Amino acid sequence: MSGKELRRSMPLFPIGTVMQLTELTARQIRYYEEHELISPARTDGNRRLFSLNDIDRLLEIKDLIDQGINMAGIKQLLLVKDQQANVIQQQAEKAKQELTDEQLRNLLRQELQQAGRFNRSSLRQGDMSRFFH
Amino acid sequence: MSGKELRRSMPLFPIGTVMQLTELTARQIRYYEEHELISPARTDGNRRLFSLNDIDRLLEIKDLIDQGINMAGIKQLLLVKDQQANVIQQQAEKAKQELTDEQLRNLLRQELQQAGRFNRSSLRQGDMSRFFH
DNA sequence: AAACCATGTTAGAAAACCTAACATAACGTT
DNA sequence: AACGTTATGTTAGGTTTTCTAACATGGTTT
Repeated sequence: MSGKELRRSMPLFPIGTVMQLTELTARQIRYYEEHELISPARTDGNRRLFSLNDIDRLLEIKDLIDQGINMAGIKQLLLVKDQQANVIQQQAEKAKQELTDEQLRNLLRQELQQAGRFNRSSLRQGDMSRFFH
Repeated sequence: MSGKELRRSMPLFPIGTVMQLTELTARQIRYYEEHELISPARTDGNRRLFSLNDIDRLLEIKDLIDQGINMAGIKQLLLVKDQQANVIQQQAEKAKQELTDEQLRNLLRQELQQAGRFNRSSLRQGDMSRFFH
């Protein structure tokens, strides 16, 4: 969690930009923070600064809300998803350096299954491709 | 110039963020705009909004300034570089749809040579990778 | 030395953002 | 049907960020 992650988690965007990118109102974004669905950084002057990860998260939240899920539900879902992401990443790292090809194939299969399980939120992962590159 | 370009040219960052990312002062950034080295977008409220391309450009400008080049020089260099980029991209597009493999190889070789010619600014192209992904 | 260049600094105004409070429509519960 | 809760809208007053314009300054060029 150094290279890539450090960058995608870099606080860069003020709330106005995020509003446009996500089509959420400031009120909504602040409300979601209040309920700990996101934790944007702050400037010295206390203004919120959002990272690409934050924006991805907000897009996911929007999705889940459209599905009729409430704050509590979303919170749990995001939590589980984060955990899975962590586990998967750790395993991937481990795998890459010390496992056999056979085991590697297993892992990949596992990852793909995981991806399909919890709604298709995994597919939304990295949705920022809409805006960049 | 639709997909990728549209995104990289999307106005997203306020000047404060750009200052941090480029380590330039607000005064410098505004001065460069005054001399038409960049043309950031504006919000309805007249605040500057910078794109990834703008930031790339500012990093290039910084580089050229470190090399002792003045506004006029930088302006010309950026102009030429833009033209080259256009030409190359057009050629690339043409090539991809209607040229033979042989010709394609030629083009690629050409691109690489061009890249080396004008200082190494072409290598700085896409420097934002420092911050993202 | 005079002029110019790139940048710093300051002042006053306007925009964007902040928190807190109250309002409300939709919904579920009693 | 009345009530409480949830997610969001709206408003108010205050703070931060950015804006332009002007003047200041050290380093170059002429």
